[in-house]
Amino acid sequence: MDNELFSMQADICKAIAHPTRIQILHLLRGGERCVCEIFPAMEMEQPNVSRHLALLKKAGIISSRKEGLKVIYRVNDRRVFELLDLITAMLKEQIETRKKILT
Amino acid sequence: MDNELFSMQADICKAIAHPTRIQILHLLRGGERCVCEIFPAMEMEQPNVSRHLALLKKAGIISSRKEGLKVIYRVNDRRVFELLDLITAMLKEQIETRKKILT
DNA sequence: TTAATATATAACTAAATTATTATATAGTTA
DNA sequence: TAACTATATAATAATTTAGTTATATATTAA
Repeated sequence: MDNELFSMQADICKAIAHPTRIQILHLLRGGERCVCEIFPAMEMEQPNVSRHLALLKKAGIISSRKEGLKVIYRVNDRRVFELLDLITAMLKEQIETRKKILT
Repeated sequence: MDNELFSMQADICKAIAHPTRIQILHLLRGGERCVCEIFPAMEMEQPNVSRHLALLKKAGIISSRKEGLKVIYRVNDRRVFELLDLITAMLKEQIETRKKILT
C-alpha cells in the first residue's frame, strides 16, 4: 500500500522540519562535527541540541561515533542537502511569484 | 542571518510533513484536482482534508481556483515532487545500508 | 426566494512536539 | 578510586498539531 510510503516520507520530512535541526545539518554540510563544536556554534543549551541530534539519528539521517569523550556526528546521505537546496529554490520561486503579482 | 532561512525551510518542510498532505500532493501529481475528487480518493472526512489543503496553501505549495461550486487545487512548483522523490531515494538507501549490516 | 450542493471554518478534545532544568552515563585523568 | 569532562536522558510544562462534529459560506438550481 502507498499509505506506508506516505508515512515513511512524512517521518523523514518531520525529522528535518525544525530550524534547529536544519541548522545542525547546515553545520554538518562541511563534514563530520563533534557535539562540542555543534552546540556552541548555535547558541543553544547542550541538552536541547542533543535531543535534536538524537531525533535526526533515529530517523536515519545522521550517525555518530565516539572518539574518547567526544561524540562526532555525520550525515548519512548527502541527498539531504539536495533536498534543502530544493526547498530554497522553491522559496525563491515563491518570492518571484509574489513580486510579479505586485507589478 | 541564516536563522531566518532555516526557519523558512522548516516551514516548508513542516507543511509537507504529514502522510495525508503527502497523499494529497501525490494525487495532484497528475494535474489539478477538485476537492470532490481528492477526499473520496483518500477515505477521509471532508473537513479534515479541507484543513490539510488550507495548510498546504498557506505554505505556498498549492493554489486553488473556483469553478462553479467546485474548488480545484494544483501544485505551484513541481519541484515538490523532486523533493518527495529524493526522500524516497534516501529511504531506499537506508534499506540498502541496513541490508548490508545484516550480511 | 428557497432548497440543494460543495467546500470551508469553528469549537473542542486528544495527541505530539518542544524547551528547560536537573540528573545520569561513559570515558578520561589524577 | 575519585574527580572531571562531554554527552545523553528524564521529567515537566508549554505550545502546536490533528481529528471530529457541527455549522457557516458560496454557488447553483428549482
